Amino acid sequence: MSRDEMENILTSKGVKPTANRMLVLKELERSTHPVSLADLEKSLYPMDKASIFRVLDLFSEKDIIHAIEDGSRSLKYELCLGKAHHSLSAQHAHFYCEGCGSLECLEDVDLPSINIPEKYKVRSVNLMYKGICSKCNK
Amino acid sequence: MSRDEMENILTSKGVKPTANRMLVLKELERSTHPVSLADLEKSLYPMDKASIFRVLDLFSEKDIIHAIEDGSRSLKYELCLGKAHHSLSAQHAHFYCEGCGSLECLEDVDLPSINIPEKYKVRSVNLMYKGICSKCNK
DNA sequence: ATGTAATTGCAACCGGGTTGCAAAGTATTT
DNA sequence: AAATACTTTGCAACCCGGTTGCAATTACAT
Repeated sequence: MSRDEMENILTSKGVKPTANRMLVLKELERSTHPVSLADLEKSLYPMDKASIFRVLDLFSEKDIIHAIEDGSRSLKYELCLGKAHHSLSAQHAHFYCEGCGSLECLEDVDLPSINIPEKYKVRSVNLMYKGICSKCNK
Repeated sequence: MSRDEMENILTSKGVKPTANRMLVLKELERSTHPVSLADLEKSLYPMDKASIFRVLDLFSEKDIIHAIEDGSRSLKYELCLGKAHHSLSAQHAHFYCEGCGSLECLEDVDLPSINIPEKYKVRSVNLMYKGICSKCNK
């Protein structure tokens, strides 16, 4: 993704493209798997943890990323680009490996259709499979 | 549930029914919703947090309870009695209210059939809906 | 009874996440 | 360009749920 594209994404979401925000966005775009705050701290060193945290917070609020709880006791963040990620029905499932702690996206698993009682307003769905991944299962 | 029934559950799972364990089990059985460690600390006062923690840890390991991550930054625990809870296909979904922090079980939502790549060993599934519950949505 | 193992409570620790605040940077007005 | 107001950043400190080390107690076996 070009610098211009990144700036466009941010401004179109109402986020001023500061240096830090661009760096975080770039790193999220580079990663093939959802990443944790700690991951970003390493890859974006020497950017401060609090600064990264606030960028992630802002991005979440503006629907640029979404957070995933995989049970590892640290949130993972994932870019949600494209319309697919914005509609609830199209969110994808994740697989968390209890062996190596990796978190993968499962593109093939569809989320079940929702039949929630009246008056419940669903804002997000999270389908998490946990177990042992193919690498660890050898 | 009678005292004898509780003892049977524990011993049948290979857990010695100590006083603390019986108390935790009773409290879990009493609760209609999944409860957190902090919840149990209150309801089981003056039992120590670490003791409760270790009981929960043991119960999890022995498949007497299972933990749910609802995004509230504190795990919730739920008794899994009956075979239904033990087979992956029959685990139920949960709804977490971002308004009041309550966590409810959704009995009606079936978990999607699993078509995970070969060699992946699935040990648990967690389907979490988040949003606003009927009470808060008024 | 005596020795061994399991359980418990206390206190301290850990680590991810979060906040207060002052410094640095950016934009706006004169 | 200088002065002012607003935003963003880094540092340090804090919070809190969870976790562990250890000594005291309790249960079990010899």
